[in-house]
Amino acid sequence: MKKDNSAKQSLTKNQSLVLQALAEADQPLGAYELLNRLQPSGFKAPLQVYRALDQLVEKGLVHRLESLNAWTACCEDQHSYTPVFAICDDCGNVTEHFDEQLAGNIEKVTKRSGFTPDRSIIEIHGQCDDCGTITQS
Amino acid sequence: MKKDNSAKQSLTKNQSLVLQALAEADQPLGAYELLNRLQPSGFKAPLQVYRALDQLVEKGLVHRLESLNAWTACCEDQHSYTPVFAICDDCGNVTEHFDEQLAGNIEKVTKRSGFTPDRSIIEIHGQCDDCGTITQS
DNA sequence: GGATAAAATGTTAGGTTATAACATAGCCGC
DNA sequence: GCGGCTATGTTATAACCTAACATTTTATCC
Ligand SMILES: [Zn+2]
Ligand SMILES: [Zn+2]
Ligand SMILES: [Zn+2]
Ligand SMILES: [Zn+2]
Repeated sequence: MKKDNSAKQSLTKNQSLVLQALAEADQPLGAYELLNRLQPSGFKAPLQVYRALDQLVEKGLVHRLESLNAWTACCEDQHSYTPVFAICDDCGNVTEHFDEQLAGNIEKVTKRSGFTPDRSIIEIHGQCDDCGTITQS
Repeated sequence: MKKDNSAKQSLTKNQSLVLQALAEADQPLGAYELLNRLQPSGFKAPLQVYRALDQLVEKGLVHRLESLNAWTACCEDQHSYTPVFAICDDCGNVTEHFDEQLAGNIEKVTKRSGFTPDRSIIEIHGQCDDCGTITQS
């Protein structure tokens, strides 16, 4: 991840459009949903979306949610720890969290067996605060 | 997860065939790869595989690896903690691990924001012991 | 500025992964 | 046997992703 403070400034047109669409959405979006939303801006083929997404992930500005086949804008400009995503299965809302201890735990678990970690995926499905309160009533 | 000790005994024909194919494989398998391997046993359509997989996951005998779009047989009959998968990007080998502290930390991170966790996905990509040793030479 | 190389984009086609919809067959308690 | 349930079979289609190749834009060096 070669992210720096100027990451957002060096974006190409397509990358900017995709990032903006993700930032404006209140949920993660699939590639084809992005394509739909960006057709007014001139997007015509899935590959345009996928290429921009790949580049944005490379820059650390966007994360892919593996269990949703969807992408979301990163919550901040810089973070050194692996993000933990909390995914509400009721309303679709996703939040990004960090925990220093977690990063250490993950390394510990795998290194017991000689494994060399590269990138980690942590996605927690459940119920967000809003949705949990509603159903408890 | 309504897994019990008799889970394996109450399997239907299709479920048994899919579980056996996964147990015999040395790597996680995709649904269509499973279909290929099970065609001699009479499987003809993807849905037969997907339905058996869903049921096996429900019983806790099979795990889905979200970042691989693949499935693997569970390493043991019972485990209470969320499994951590170490995925070697070189050889494709996947191992299942457990860590009480890690599971607790993940819950803690999300509960700070009022989130109620249901199921967690932890998949770590990297290099296994064998592959790491080779490239270091 | 002009030649060159690298990166980004456009476009078509095709491959992989997963589900919808509907029909059929077996099982079990009544 | 009847009704309800689960599992299965079958066809079609949706959703997600990439290969291949042509073109344009951008960066770099002289
Ligand atoms: Zn982030
Ligand atoms: Zn919610
Ligand atoms: Zn397991
Ligand atoms: Zn390996």
